[in-house]
Parts: sequence; structure tokens; C-alpha cells
Amino acid sequence: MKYEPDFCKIDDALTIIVGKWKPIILLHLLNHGTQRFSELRSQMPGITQKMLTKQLRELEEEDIVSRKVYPQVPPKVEYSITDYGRTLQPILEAMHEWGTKHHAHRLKKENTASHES
Amino acid sequence: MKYEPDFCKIDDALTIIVGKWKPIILLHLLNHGTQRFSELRSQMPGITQKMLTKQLRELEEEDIVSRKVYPQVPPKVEYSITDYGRTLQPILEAMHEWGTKHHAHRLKKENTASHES
DNA sequence: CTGTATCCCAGGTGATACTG
DNA sequence: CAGTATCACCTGGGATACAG
Repeated sequence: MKYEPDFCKIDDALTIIVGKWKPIILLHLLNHGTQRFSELRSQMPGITQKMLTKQLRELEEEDIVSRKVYPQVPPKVEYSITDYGRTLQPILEAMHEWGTKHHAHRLKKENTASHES
Repeated sequence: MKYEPDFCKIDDALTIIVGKWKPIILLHLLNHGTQRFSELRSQMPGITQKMLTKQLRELEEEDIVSRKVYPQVPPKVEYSITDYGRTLQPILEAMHEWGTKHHAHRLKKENTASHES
């Protein structure tokens, strides 16, 4: 095993799911199935069109999500998780679970730290 | 479940392990046990002192690694994974495994794409 | 409706030098 | 040996306007 970022396979996995909105997008598609661009957008208050497009494109590039365009006016584009993308689900769920516990862990730490000054 | 980055627990987990050298540092400490600062440094060609210090401090702040200082001259500082940090191991291993497969996945994709131009 | 294009800023990272 | 301090760069991300 090479101990450099370029050879670390964990980093290979991280680059897929890192991105301010990527985990949320993946949760949406995993839990709610195929979604239109506008559906995703409306469920994520705060994201800009540019960002949603960009994050989706990056996920598509890695075969995690698929993009289906309906050639019509006005345009209709649907996004969904690929079978390959679904292999990420266990990891995402494990991280969600760990993250939830860690959130509580931090709160407890902050409380005990409130003794000082 | 809130669909915003600030409430996404996956992001809570990600912030812990994201950092150019953090996965590598964690692998070192998980596989080789307690390590001195200079030992970590020598096994990670390319990292600077500043970065190694910073990444370790951030991991320490989250109770993932512990730091033991020996008050002597010259200084000696040892780093090790905490029991709490060890709860991340399954996730790291899952990501390593997925990342390894994904690496191959990408190579195959590049080859089939070599038809064009 | 589903995008692009442009400008901008903050933060993560690196190079380098200095210190107890 | 194990750090800090400083400067500089680059990329991710946001705001906004425009387009097919």
C-alpha cells in the first residue's frame, strides 16, 4: 500500500462523494428514485442552478447517476442512481450513522467544556 | 431528515476524514499503532511539517487521535488512534475497498473511450 | 425548464524560514 | 525534534445574468 494521497484508494472514494451537495443529492435519488432537475432543486433550498448542474455532472461522469434527456420544449431531464452508484449506499449509510453519533459526541464535549471561563 | 448540508450527518462524518493527508494518517496509526511525529513524517514523503501538524491537530480536536507529549529535550510526541477513532475503521476499510474497485472501473472506462478520435 | 458564462471570494494547501 | 509564522497560490463554491 502506497502512503501518498495519489495512491490512497480512500481518496478515490472520497473524491466521488465529496462536494457540498453531493451526499444530499445521492440521498435524494436513493430515497426518492428518479427525479427531475427542478424536483431536486426545489427540495434543496440554497443550492444554485450552477451548483446543482455541476455536482450532477460530476456524479454522472463517475457513472454514479444517469441523466436522461427528453427532447422536448420545455426541456425535461431526469436523474437517477445507477446500479453502480447504488454500491455506494452502504458506505453512505454507515457514514450517516457514524455522523449522527458523532454529532451527539461533540455536543457532549461542548457541554463538559463549558466549565472553563 | 433535513436536506441541507448543515443538517446532513454524512457531512459531519466527511469533515472528519476529509483533508489531503487525513486518510493516510489514519491508516498509518491504525496499521502501525502509536507513532512519533517524525515517524509519520518520514513515512509520508511530500507532506510538510505544517500540514502534518495541522491535520493531526484537527483529528485530535475531534478525539480521533490522541497526542502524548514527553517533556524532554529534544521533544518527543507520540500520536495514536483513540478508541473512539477506531469506530471509523469499518468506514475507512469500506471506502478503501470501494475505491480500489472504482479505480479499476475508471481504467476500463478510459480504455473503451479510447475508440474516439 | 434546464442549463452556461462571468466574476468574485474564502479556505485549504504548499514553500519557506524561524524557534524552544 | 516538533512545532509556528508568513506569504502565495489555486480550486470549490456563490451571485448573478444570459440562452435555447
